[in-house]
Amino acid sequence: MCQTVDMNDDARTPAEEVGVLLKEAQSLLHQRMDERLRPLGLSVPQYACLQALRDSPGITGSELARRVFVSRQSMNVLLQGLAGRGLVERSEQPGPRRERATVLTSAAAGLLDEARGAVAGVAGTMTDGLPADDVARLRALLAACRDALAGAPSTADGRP
Amino acid sequence: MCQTVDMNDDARTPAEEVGVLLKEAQSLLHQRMDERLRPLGLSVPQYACLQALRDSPGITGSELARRVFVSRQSMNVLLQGLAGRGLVERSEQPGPRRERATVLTSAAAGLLDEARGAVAGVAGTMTDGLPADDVARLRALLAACRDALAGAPSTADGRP
DNA sequence: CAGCATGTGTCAACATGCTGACACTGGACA
DNA sequence: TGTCCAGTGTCAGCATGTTGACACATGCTG
Repeated sequence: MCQTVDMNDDARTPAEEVGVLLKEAQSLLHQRMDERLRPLGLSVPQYACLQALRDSPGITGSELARRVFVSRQSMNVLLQGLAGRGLVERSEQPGPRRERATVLTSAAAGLLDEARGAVAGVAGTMTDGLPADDVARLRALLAACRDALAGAPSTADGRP
Repeated sequence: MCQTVDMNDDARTPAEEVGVLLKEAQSLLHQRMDERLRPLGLSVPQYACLQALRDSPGITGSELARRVFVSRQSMNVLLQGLAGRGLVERSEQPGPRRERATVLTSAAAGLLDEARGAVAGVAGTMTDGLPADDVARLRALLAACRDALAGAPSTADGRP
């Protein structure tokens, strides 16, 4: 893990450049998503939360927080907001480990479909200039970077 | 340029998957950088600010804010903190357009070199598992995504 | 059985970033 | 020349996220 990088000149290492590009691309993507989602009354974390709940209904708040990359407390207030708008429903009687299972309501399904369309459009503008095999390659490379940073081998979760 | 996205099933489009991977990788990279930078007394935005000042000395605070992807106000308080620690110096007499040129101090140079080494190490762990040409390809693909998101005004919803 | 580690939900205090607003400067344009 | 507009720095208020702490439930271990 110890790479003695040469810091004596102005040049950035290719790895650093990838890091900068990563931040720039993600920041712009987040910004574009926010522009599209806000008219629907959703923030990007809220959309990510709904999307995660759609993929895994009945999930606990803590697991949700991990997937959306926020703390349990932030996810809690986020869920309170969504519950107040009738988009999610939290089981009142806690489960085996004091867990409160959370599910989407039917009202959320329609809104989420609309939001998914908007997000897919934004993501499309990002990759439309690239041939399909380049997109696939980019996906594989990003997955490799993520796994390397997570430290977990995780066998690159094959999801074709 | 054809993204008539099919939202009727659970599948995500390849573009969406790239977006999710982008967020996951960037979030993990930010986390790892923070772990390395905090012992040096720097946050990630502070490091990015110093790095930008190293690349372009005498830059204005607003331009700095744009490069670091924060607002002018946030950059202002960030610069106040750095100035209080003697890492940057802001010209007291404003320039042509009330601008206050900001430069690094000699004390910052040493700290920044150390921080750059740490960041380069983190970035290295991200790309060490990839061959050099894959890193170059990843860089080119990310740059293409960034440019597409930065240049595209907003015509992604459907085909107008 | 008692004790303890783990996982979860929640509350309070704190930090950070952003939006809105204002003052000031310099250049463009009628 | 006078006026408007873009760019910058700054202040106040608000929204959001995080850390730290506590209570509760479950399962493992002595």
